[in-house]
Amino acid sequence: MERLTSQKQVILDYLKDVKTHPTAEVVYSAVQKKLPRISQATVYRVLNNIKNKGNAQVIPVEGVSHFDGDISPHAHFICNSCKNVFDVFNVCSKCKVLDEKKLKVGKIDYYKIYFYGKCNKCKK
Amino acid sequence: MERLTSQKQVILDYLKDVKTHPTAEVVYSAVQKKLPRISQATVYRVLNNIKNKGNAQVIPVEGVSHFDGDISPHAHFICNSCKNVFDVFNVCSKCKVLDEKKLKVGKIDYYKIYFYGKCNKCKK
DNA sequence: ATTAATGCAAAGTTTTTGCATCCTA
DNA sequence: TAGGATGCAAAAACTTTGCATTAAT
Repeated sequence: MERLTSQKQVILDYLKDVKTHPTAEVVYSAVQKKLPRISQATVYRVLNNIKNKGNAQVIPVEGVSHFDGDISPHAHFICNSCKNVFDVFNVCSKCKVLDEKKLKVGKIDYYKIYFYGKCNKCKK
Repeated sequence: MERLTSQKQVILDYLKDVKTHPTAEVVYSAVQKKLPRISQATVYRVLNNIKNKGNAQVIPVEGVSHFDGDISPHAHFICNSCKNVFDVFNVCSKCKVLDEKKLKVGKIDYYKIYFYGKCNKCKK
């Protein structure tokens, strides 16, 4: 049976609180403040564990995985300048096309929408 | 000024013809039949070159880049079993929400829609 | 006391890069 | 014939894995 460790607890707490969409590297740095002896391997393992249980989603940005502890239906905006990821709510619900569960090629379980552009900070 | 080489020509031809969404590795294997001395580095460089000029798009699937020489507006279906990528047309045009050019977080240049599930072949 | 989970280091994957050479324009 | 592109190998970047040890139940 799966065990609850301090590492899991701290990473999960961090993921649920943070408003950004940190990479494993960023999670590692952040969590290290509370658990100085944690290893990167554990961060990767725990992150994968959380994701596989469906408690987090991954946003791939140029080959790097960004994690989002919010699994409610929402889209993401990725800034092509700073590469930061932002949440975009109220898009999925407005688009009925996305409710189609079947396509010619197969059965849809879920979908993801990514917007790309320049964020407000980078526009200045 | 950019030069047109046989490597670029062959890779571009392959990308435009192929109906799948090959990885760099797959492109390399395919193109090798016509250019036995081509290197993986060249394949990566040419693929990035094509992408950067806007003549191809990348579909990231579990950390691996899949390339699509078709840049017309369409979505993709990714099979969680075989990891193959399929084209999905007639989705983007039906959803006006996606036509919004501005969000609170920034200005949208383009967007991508990915459907995930099981393809027909894997369902059997 | 079991055995799941961790830390560490090594290895795996995918992609990029430095540099001598080649070949397009 | 100048310099952009290639091939090769090495390196970089990210992630996973083997194994001895630690610690949750």
